[in-house]
Amino acid sequence: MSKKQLIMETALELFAKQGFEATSVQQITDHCGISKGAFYLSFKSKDELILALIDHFMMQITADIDYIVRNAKNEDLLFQFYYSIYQSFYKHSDFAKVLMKEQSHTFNEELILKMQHYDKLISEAILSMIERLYGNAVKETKYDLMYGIKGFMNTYSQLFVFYNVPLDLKRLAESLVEKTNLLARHTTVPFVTEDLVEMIKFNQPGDLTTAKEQILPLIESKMEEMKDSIEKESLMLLKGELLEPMFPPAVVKGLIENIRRHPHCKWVSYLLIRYFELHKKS
Amino acid sequence: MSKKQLIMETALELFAKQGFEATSVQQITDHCGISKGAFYLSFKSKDELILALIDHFMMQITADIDYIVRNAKNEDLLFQFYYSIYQSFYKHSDFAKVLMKEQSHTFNEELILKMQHYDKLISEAILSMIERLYGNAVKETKYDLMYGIKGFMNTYSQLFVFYNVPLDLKRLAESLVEKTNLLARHTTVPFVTEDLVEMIKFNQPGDLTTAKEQILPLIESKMEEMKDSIEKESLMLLKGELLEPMFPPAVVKGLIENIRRHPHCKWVSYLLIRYFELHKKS
DNA sequence: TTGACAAATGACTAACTGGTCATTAGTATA
DNA sequence: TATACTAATGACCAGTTAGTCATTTGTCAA
Repeated sequence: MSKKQLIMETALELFAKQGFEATSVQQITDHCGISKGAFYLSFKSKDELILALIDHFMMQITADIDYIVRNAKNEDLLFQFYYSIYQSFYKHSDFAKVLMKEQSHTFNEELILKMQHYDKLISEAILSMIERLYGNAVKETKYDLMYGIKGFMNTYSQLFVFYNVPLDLKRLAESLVEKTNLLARHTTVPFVTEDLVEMIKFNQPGDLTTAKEQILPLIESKMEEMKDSIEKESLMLLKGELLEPMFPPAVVKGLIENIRRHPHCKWVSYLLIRYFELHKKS
Repeated sequence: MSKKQLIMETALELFAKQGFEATSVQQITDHCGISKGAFYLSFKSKDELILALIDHFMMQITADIDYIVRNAKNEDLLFQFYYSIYQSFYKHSDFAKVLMKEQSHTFNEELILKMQHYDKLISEAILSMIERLYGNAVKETKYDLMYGIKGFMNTYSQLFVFYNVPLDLKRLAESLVEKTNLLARHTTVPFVTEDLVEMIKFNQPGDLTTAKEQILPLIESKMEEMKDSIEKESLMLLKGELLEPMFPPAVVKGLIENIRRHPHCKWVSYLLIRYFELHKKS
């Protein structure tokens, strides 16, 4: 394990227990068994560390959600959605704790922008899921429904982030599927309407465009990290496809599928999916 | 305005903007135009200040909820409930911000206990509301419903705590009434069951008993704060009633009603209601 | 074995924190 | 005016912090 990873894992544990501000760099390095100076060889500052942590996990979670929404069949999409989310939270419960503790803390402008960015991506995924599932029937209530779903995600995750009881995640997902369907099919008094969303959008900065120039360096850095494997070869082929399209969509999809499960490639595959969708031969 | 109040108001603003830990005592006193020493004449420590703030607001909010749950007519109980809550949040939006920012921060054991205490009181109020409204029909799902309601409270308050858009609180309340009714009447797959609640209860310490000895000194201190008025006289009579019961319930209820709206008396009236209900002549 | 380079160290700095207390300013009474 | 009292001040203390950098340690190839 690289020093950077060691620091990130150790820091995450401490942040989850004590919070970001209450954890000193000294404490982190002590737990790692390295010196304070060594920390600053891996990270420029303490802030850079928390930003790296947020990216590391949010990329995975966002990519997971997006993949489910794009690929699950309609009849169990909602279940898969809730189930995979709570699995993520369960797997990365330390990270979830940090997120809840530091929720929107003002200590760093950049961090807030980052979180808003991921929040927006997730909202988009949820919205597209809603539209696919209920179509025109929720035209007036879809934003409300999105808020409801995010509310369920939030509320119920607090349950098992703070209390260490074993939970039946399948049952949880089933329960939320039912609730969501109820709200979707019978709501007649929406509150979060289109224009309210419009007003809120002021606070949102423009999104990152998914550009070739952004993805290429990312692929290259990932390839350096990885040892030779199917994944690495797939990455190389995808890089070629990015520079000069030649494969049919099915091949591209297969290549992406090859790398999708690799924890370090979730984000790359997410970006690639979006990119190739945007640049379909038409 | 007393120095204590000045400090509390100024500090609340700063805490809402920057968070508790990120705001120094020096900053607070600078904004107040007083010296650092003067701060410590009003508060023993910075911690005592945040505890005082939490008490000040949570007492009002808790008492409001409890009053609504006890007194609104069934047909618009749910609406009144949501409406008054969001009015509270709207009125005290700086406080709501602080709460969200510091949510479960580990910096103070006492503070966590305090918050758990208020949370428990609010949960009890919500649960009793649910039972009254839906009765046996929600026997299996009432805890789930409680979580749903708390989830709505949480999610939608984030909406207007973080974005400064004018909101139609009546509409919001109406919308949530509908959602709550939907969940209450059609849920068949509960997740938060009785035994799960039982397991969670480990983390909760025993509650404060509502004893005469607790209420009396509180009444006395409130009476000192107030100038002569109907409210003060009512307080005095209630104090007498506490020591030696003599009035019929209707009179007691009237006296409490007299003081209920006074911001400083919300908590006292809440305690008195509970006390007299527990010690009914029977 | 030597020399050259990179990796790691931890004493140190400058800034800031919550909290204290000898001193001073202000005020009411005699 | 003189006295006695409280209210208020801000320099100061001890402690902690993020971040730096001269120095040491480790690891290669020659």
